[in-house]
Amino acid sequence: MLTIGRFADATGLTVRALRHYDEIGLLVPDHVDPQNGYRHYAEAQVADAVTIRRLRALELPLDEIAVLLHADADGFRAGLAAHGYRVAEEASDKHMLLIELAALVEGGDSPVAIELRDEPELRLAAVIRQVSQDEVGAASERAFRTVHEWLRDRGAKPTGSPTSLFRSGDREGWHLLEAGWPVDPAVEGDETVAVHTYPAAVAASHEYRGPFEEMHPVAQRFIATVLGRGLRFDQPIRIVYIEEEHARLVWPLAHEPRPIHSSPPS
Amino acid sequence: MLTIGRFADATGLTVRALRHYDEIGLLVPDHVDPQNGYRHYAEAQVADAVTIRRLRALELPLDEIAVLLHADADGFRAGLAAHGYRVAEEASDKHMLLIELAALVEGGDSPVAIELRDEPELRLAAVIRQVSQDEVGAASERAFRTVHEWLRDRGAKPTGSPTSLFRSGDREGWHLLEAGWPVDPAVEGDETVAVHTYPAAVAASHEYRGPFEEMHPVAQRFIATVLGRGLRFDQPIRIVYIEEEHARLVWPLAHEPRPIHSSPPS
DNA sequence: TTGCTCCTCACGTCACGTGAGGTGGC
DNA sequence: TTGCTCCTCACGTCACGTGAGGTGGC
Repeated sequence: MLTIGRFADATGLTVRALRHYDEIGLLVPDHVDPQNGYRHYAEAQVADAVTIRRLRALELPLDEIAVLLHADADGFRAGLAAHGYRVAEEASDKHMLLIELAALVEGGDSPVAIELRDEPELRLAAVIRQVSQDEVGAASERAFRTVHEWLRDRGAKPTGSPTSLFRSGDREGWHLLEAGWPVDPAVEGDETVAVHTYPAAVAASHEYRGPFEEMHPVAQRFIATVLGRGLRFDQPIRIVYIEEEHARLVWPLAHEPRPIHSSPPS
Repeated sequence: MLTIGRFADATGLTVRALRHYDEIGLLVPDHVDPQNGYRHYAEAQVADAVTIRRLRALELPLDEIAVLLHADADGFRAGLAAHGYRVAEEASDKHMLLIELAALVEGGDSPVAIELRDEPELRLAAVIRQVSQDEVGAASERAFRTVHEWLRDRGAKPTGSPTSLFRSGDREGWHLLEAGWPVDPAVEGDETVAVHTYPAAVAASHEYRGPFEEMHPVAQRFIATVLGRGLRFDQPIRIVYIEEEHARLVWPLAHEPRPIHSSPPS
């Protein structure tokens, strides 16, 4: 017999979620103490609880999970397949939405020229800061200096141009900025400077030439153009500062899922 | 000055939505009658209302719309770009979710063999029924007979094998079934039999050989395999009954968005 | 005795949809 | 006079998260 807290630990569900599942009858504790209302779960209930957690991670609604929990293998598969169909429609809707959005962001301007290129693995020694949009420029420069000194102090040298990574998308206009220099594998990070490795990937990229202060709208159109092409990314977007008035916008793309045979297997 | 009903008609928003926007201060009527509380909107407010509707269609949250409504062109573009980034992440998440789902549905079985082929335009004379899963077989056969007789009555002939289309995905296991025969352009539909045209497209397809009663799990794995490959569809899935114990599963795919240049434009 | 765990309400989330019940204007 | 339009509550949606306020067990 497990108390709700131990059961939560064992299953990966939260205590509040377990109470909720009890309320709606999805997963009722094996025994409830009539004196104090304490819930007690049997060890055999762990399996169901884990199934619930897995199916929730796949965004199945609780009422459907309730059905699948008592279904046979065929029913289970059918439920998942139907859900997959719905998720695929949602994904497709989002996709079309993106294309519309991109067209709006591009506005009357011509789309930014995009090139696909193989980007090698990037090992970046960088500081990470949360900054608002108008602090990006200054924060990047500070970061480049900080990391450069940090590298000099330990006798290491950058192996490439200064680079900043952006993780954007929150509502209040804040960005997670990770800015620094590429280094070779010998360099290791500490509390001040983090060293992260980003795997090689095909990347959408754009060569920007002009004053860096005027790069922001171009970066936005770059983003819109990539998204509008239906490309999917799985790493943050990068700006590589190559020289005065010359930077490269780089956005590593997600690997396509297993390719399909366009002729039937023999 | 427009009453709320007329304003709703003019803008494409619902009356309830307009009251909601008033409550939260997003779009306050130009004048409210102190006697009876009637809302009166100025014609000049139509533009803002339409902007709100458009941005809602792009799934922007209302608080962000409130900001963009008073933003300059740059701010507007920035807001859309940030939203696009979020939507892209959601789309990407859905996509990965699909791949996991597909793997689960496929289970231990090997994935169904899929071939990509060009499907010509399909003009189908069919009856449309809402059926539950276990009625699909019987309902299809009835539909094929009905449409066949209907064609004979007007001296027309099928131009191909009987075909059924499925629009699935609702929660209670109901399917919209559209079953009948391909016909040439001369045939027109009436109240009994609808004639719809589906455009030519590249389609994922699978040749099924075996008793039709045992096709259902294969169809599910076909769906899972297609979705798991990251393919996107925009037409319902088809079953073409070619002969005894031989059918073709066909799923026309969405056109990919504008292709990208993999070398830089000169 | 002190933390720690557990309990039950009850509100908030997001953008409205959907009645219920009632009133004013053509 | 009869519809039609408008009004204000108020609940429901989905799956919990997050306090508030209080109690039992080691």
